Amino acid sequence: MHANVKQNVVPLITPGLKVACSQCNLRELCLPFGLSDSDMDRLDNLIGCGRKLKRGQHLYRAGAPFEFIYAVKSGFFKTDVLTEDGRDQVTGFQMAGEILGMDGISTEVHTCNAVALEDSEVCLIPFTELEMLSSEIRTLQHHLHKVMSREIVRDHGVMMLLGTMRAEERLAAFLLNLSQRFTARGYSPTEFHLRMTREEIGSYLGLKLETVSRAFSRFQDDGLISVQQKHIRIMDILRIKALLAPPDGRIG
Amino acid sequence: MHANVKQNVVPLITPGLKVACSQCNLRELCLPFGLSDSDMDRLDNLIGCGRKLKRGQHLYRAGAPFEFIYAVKSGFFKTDVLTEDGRDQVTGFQMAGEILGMDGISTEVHTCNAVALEDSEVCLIPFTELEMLSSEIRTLQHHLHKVMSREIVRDHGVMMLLGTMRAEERLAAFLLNLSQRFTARGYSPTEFHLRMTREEIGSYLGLKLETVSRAFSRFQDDGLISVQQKHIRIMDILRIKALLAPPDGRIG
DNA sequence: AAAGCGGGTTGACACAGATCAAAAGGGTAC
DNA sequence: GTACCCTTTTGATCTGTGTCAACCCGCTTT
Repeated sequence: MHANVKQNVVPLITPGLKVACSQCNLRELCLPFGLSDSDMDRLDNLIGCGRKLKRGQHLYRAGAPFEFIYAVKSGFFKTDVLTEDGRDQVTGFQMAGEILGMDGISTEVHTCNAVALEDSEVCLIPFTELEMLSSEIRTLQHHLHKVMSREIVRDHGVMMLLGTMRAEERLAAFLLNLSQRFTARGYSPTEFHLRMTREEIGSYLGLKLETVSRAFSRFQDDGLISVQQKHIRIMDILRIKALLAPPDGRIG
Repeated sequence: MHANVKQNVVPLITPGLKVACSQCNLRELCLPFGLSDSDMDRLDNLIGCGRKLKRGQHLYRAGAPFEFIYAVKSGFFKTDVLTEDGRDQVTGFQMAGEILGMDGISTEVHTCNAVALEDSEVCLIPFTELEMLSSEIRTLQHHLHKVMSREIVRDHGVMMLLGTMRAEERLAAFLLNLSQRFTARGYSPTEFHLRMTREEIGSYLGLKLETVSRAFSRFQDDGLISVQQKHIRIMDILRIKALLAPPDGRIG
């Protein structure tokens, strides 16, 4: 399926946290298809050491100078923005294979915080060097643009959610999104652990934690899901999807 | 101030809508600083014809194949996303010097609509060729990344607005944002015409048009602004800014 | 100039979600 | 193993915004 899968490669994992993209089982998520072996080697040289984070640890903070973007190797993150006046908005949750830190490119300073929600590991990608390499490898350059554009499109989806949906619709969309992303990573589409608190879900969805909790309870009462604290089992995904279509067949 | 201002240049405006970046009075908004004359020439060759749009005309539609990004030369646009189930969310308003269309990079297909809210003109920037050129011109490449990153950061700001602010706070933030952008373009910070309807403002801010209208009226009653239909005059910008700081000095 | 219409304003009322409060559950640290 | 604290749940009440409706204003069209 992937033309660039190497067959007999000597494992390159160094004693530290050095990782090789060519050996990474997430490369299908992070990297463009069709990189030649030599291009892959150049990329391997670019990616510095990985970094491990304990739960609760910050990967970067708002205000910190921008140097790297990060690929999540394992674990789970949230990003949030907070303003001088005390507002706090979770802007996203990131899991394996997803890219963090692109907010820092525009001003050379990070504008949000990235926090590990469980013990996690990331690849450090020095951005200036990535730019240099991507100017030589067309597919890499285009892939970077796609990743950034995908983030913009994702943000539009969140705006749609925050701007037009009611509480239960938001939670339904959230669960479906998680389910889909877990599925893409080979996990169960119907059963998973939430890594974030009700408050963090609420912040992301523009709701208070009590509202999130009540919506979970209602979903459970209606037989859509089974909830036990952070453990979720989706019982009737079709009816959850149906929640997203408004009751009246609204005119286009 | 700008080292790359050319002195004795033959105007290159061709009979059609051909425009030259080097001659454009918006280049400080669109382009990186410090492009050499020769690089500027290459960029001029890249930018194809401009395109004029009448009020109400679509620049592109969701589902249309992605080929260009667009720089607004004059006029005013909105972008909106609409879903199968009839939801409609305005994701942004764009004015001169701002870039449209980056949503299409990730899938090669546009995911939102861009509509001119007044007679407008854009530059067509063929994206594949822009990528080729940017791989040769470092500052251009980095500038593109900055523009995309800025869009991501802007989107985070909208999420914050939609997720944490109340109606009058949203409208205050909206007015301040417009004021700032008009100022940056040499227009009055305190007096401007809204190009969009109350319904479009409402969609952007996650409010119903009646709520927007009421908030305008309340601002006027309180002496913050003067509103006459689409004409806005900001009377007390400090108190408008103060609206964004929540009443209680919340703990960080 | 008149007519028609989309856009805007305002009022009355309804309701979803916020707020306040209390108690229980589970995980973590010691 | 035990104690504590954070997280979650659930209830009661409040309120900001949505909804529905009527009317007005100012364009645009003819």
